Amino acid sequence: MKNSKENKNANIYMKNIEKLCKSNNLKLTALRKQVLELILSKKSFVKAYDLLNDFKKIQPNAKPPTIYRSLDFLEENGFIHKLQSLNAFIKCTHPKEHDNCYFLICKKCNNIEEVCSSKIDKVVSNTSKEKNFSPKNVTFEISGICSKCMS
Amino acid sequence: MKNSKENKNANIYMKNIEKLCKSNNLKLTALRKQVLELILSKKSFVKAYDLLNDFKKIQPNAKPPTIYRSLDFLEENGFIHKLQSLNAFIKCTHPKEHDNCYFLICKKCNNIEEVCSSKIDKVVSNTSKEKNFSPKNVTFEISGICSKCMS
DNA sequence: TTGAAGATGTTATATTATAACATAGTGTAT
DNA sequence: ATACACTATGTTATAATATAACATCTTCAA
Repeated sequence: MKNSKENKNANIYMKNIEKLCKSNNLKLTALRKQVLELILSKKSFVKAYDLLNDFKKIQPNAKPPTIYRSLDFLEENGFIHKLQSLNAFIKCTHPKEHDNCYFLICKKCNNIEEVCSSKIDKVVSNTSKEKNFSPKNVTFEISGICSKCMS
Repeated sequence: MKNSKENKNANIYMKNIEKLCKSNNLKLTALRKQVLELILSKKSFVKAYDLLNDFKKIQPNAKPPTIYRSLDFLEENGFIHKLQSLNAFIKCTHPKEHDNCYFLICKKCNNIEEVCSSKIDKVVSNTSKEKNFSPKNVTFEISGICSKCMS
């Protein structure tokens, strides 16, 4: 049996997503919602094919595009992030609140901490201005060892 | 015929790498050197399998591990970078000078600008301290449109 | 000189992701 | 209500990226 507190949090999270989809005129279809639910049920990041295997328990004839299309939708709309250095996906902790986040990735326990700071935004925007570069997407991932695993 | 200035630059670059390998007791084998030369001959980033195809012109029975092992060596030792958001590789502009760089990736012309700034290093080390996180590798890639492609 | 470690060769396969086309659902103008 | 455009999903196939595992060859130090 699942931890009920986590379930509750996932429910609150999903309600928020539903609201955001309504107000942004986005179609959170049954499929997309199921995929997001699976992602939310994970403590940490998830790989696309693990997700596919999970999803096959609900829908045995699911295929890679089933998953990748949902991942695309969820990522485009800021509900999940792709961790480029891991080829993995993880929910966004604060969908639609702002753009750039970065991630502290623990190599030992695989815990991911999503960090948001105006300092990164400043580094990005300052450098971009200096270089006359027009930034669209930022990938910022720091891997190492987290405090728990250090002690 | 290749641009002779580029050839000259590649030669200077390679001399430097050879020196660095000697002083760091690293084995720059013929294979690794050939792979690095191929990477240096590119204006921008290169994909592993394109590299493999290039390399097959020299050594027709080359296989993926041939390339990936050399890439591993070159990356571990800071001679090249992996661009995680592109699954591609590019030479380091200043091998062994310092650790963290970031990349401005133009989506239009594929030009990559490697940027180094103490500000990033500070953001990384400050956040890490705050979170008691011990950072090992930093991936920082900004994709967008470069100044040339904007104008 | 031998034997341990590292580098490369080789075969096979794992992992990640997308192209291309078919079908089904949805919304909208008439 | 209907038809048509658009979006989403189903399905087959394959592309693209990367590594495991084991064999062989080099190198270099004891």
